[in-house]
Amino acid sequence: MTGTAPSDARTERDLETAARRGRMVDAAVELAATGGYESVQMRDVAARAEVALGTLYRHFPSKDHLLLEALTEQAVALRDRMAQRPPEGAVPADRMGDVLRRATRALARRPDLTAALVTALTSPEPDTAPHKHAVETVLRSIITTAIDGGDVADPDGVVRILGYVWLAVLSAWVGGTLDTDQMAEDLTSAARLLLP
Amino acid sequence: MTGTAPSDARTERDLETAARRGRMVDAAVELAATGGYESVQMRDVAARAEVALGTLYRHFPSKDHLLLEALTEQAVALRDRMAQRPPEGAVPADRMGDVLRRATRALARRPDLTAALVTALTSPEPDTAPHKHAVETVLRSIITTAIDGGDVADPDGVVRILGYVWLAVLSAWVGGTLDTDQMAEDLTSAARLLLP
DNA sequence: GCCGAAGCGAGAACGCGTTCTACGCCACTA
DNA sequence: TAGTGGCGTAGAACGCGTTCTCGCTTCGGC
Repeated sequence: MTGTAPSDARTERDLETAARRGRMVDAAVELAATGGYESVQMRDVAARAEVALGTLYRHFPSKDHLLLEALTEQAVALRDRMAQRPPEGAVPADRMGDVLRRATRALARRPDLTAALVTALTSPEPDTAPHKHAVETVLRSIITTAIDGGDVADPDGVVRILGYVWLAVLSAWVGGTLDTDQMAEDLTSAARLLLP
Repeated sequence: MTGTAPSDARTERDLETAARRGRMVDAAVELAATGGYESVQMRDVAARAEVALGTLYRHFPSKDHLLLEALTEQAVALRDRMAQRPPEGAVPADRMGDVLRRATRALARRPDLTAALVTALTSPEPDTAPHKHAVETVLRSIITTAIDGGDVADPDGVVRILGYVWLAVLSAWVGGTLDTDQMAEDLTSAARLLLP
């Protein structure tokens, strides 16, 4: 780096560790995108991010934490895209269908990556609960904006149920008991049943 | 063994291997009941069932297959209990609520066991898909008999959605993001929203 | 009686997530 | 200027799911 005043030395150092951290998440995503969950091997992630294994574990206490960080990024990106171009449709059910169609298309574009991230989401480790909650919150906010503005009775309950269905369908898809079409079908069926 | 006619020698041998198989599942259940998924260690299961590790793997290709067999047994037992004493309530929503209350109580009675079995259910191994499907089928049949007899529009779709919600709520409970009361609340909320 | 197949026991070996050890480098402070 | 604490590297070590090796026994067909 070029000479910097001592006052931002701390900042520069922080930038370096932030860059390292980003490299770790990026490496995990790249590995997940080709081969799914089991291809994300911590030694490989560390090697690809050019950090030591211990450093990887200093930043992320487990493989699932690492993948959940990636998942949170993806969910936030999805929410931003939805905010940029809001779902179309006259009634909440239609807008919800639009959201789910777009989301499903985005997820199906990199199936191995999605499978890896959803796998992490359904991992049983109790100390990932906060991360999971964060992801659910983002998904719910997407649903909420989609059905906002219609006269939905008990919107909060409906949002929770739709969130559950979304998660369950995703994990069934990852588990191989559902294909993309059935997933879309069940999701729109839920939207039609629950929304005007 | 005492002398037996040659004709049932095969039968007797089969009985022995069936007994062994039963011991393995029982051992897994006992271990799961005290400590959950991580307490079900294959070496311990084998030791407790008094079989060799290789024998355990001859009968169950993975730990998750073993636990899914146990889960299927539990689900079938639950269905039988529901058939013995059908759910009470005037309208489908009430009967569904009764079913979910009873089921939740049964599951909460041995939380570590339930957690272990649900963990296996949400495991990503693709070759457990048939077992998962079997479990889902049993759960759906329970739901179906609960809502039968009312005038439910699209009963099939409703059953699928309720099944998804059930699974998602269970796995959230296992993951620690939901306690028993919230689980019951969300389930009855879904039943009220979807059923008359 | 004899053979190959199948089931089982005992235990070593392998793979990968996770933890631990030993050491170096750098910013800070008395 | 010496020391201290945080973060990093390199790599061994540990735990548990899974696989493999090897030898033994039993059974059905020749």
